[in-house]
Amino acid sequence: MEDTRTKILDAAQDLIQRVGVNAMSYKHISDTVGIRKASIHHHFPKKENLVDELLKRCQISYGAYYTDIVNGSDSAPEKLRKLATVFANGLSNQKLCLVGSISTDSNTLQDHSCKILEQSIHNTVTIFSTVFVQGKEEHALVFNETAEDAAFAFFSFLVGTQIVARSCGGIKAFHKAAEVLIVALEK
Amino acid sequence: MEDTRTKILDAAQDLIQRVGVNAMSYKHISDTVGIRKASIHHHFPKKENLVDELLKRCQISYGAYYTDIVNGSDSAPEKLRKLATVFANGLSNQKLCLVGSISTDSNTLQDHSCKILEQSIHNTVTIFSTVFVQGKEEHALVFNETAEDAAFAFFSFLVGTQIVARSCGGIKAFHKAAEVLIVALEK
DNA sequence: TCCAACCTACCTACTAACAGGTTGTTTACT
DNA sequence: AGTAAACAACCTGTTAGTAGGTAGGTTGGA
Repeated sequence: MEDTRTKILDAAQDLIQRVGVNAMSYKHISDTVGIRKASIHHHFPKKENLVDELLKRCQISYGAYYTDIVNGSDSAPEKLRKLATVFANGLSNQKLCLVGSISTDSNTLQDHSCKILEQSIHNTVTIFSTVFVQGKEEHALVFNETAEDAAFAFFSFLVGTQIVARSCGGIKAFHKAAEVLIVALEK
Repeated sequence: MEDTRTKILDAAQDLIQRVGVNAMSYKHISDTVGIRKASIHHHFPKKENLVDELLKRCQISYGAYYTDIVNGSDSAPEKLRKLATVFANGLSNQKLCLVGSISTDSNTLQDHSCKILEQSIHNTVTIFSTVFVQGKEEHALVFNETAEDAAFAFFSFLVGTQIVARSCGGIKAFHKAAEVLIVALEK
């Protein structure tokens, strides 16, 4: 059986991805996990500790996931499609990328959480950028700014499209939009 | 002197753009506008009424703003740059697009609010799409999906980049990312 | 002309629910 | 015995929303 701490993190992550940081509460987690609110405070004294830990955990888990895709043997455009699919899968469960979800509420976050968030975004962009380096080398992707800039644009696009498509158009709209961008980069 | 109702809407809009729907409260509006909380309930009985009205108001005001840009005499890529600048200006005040901000919290919204939100997105995309029609005709923009799909992708990109850039990279990162996308569409 | 009826806009004062967080205790394993 | 993990019970502040009242303006009828 999974340990309580992990169950709390899982419940919190699911809630944040669905309804955002500010609509997620210790009461909700307590209901989901089946322990008392005070017990959550035992593991995470303050909500900000929970958010911080969650961001760090995601940086590791998603970092590894993205790295797997990026280090594969596919062509650069194919890798971009695989990365987009990760976001599409979240969307099919009404869930946003954790970083994207927390980012939207960044103005209500503590400074230290913002720092971790910034780091998470930076790391993700760094991982993504190797695809653009490969794409440039193989002449499969065309862009005039740096690979990092292109990766930043691509990540931002995925975050935004997930948000907009959840409200309007759904997964079908998401995939069409992703195709527009990837094909544009290919030409 | 501006009427109270408008002042309430202005304050609510500013708050939502900065901190999101769920972190915006009648108390905050009351402090900003300088009237009692109960008086806000006189104008907007429930928070959902306020959100609905705000979405409708923005649909009109931003709709007109976007239409102005879109109906101008610029080239299609130049129009995309102008649209991006609208989002960059918001970002420089730490403010997100209202539709983007509310979209992120869409899972905590009432059904009727979601409907209006969906309509707002659809309207915006429709306005944006005329630029892509023009771009295709003039061979200044290249994309293989429909103009609506391309416009959806472009709008989603702006929403996402605003969110991500607010947490990481700021206005400079926003502009670089916009250049990546627009140049990719031009080729 | 007078006055009653009504309206808008605001107020004070309140409620019930919920938020994050604390204190002090019990349970159970090592 | 010591410690981690859970608990009940509570505190304080904030939330959306309600009840009831007041001040001032407008309307319409005798």
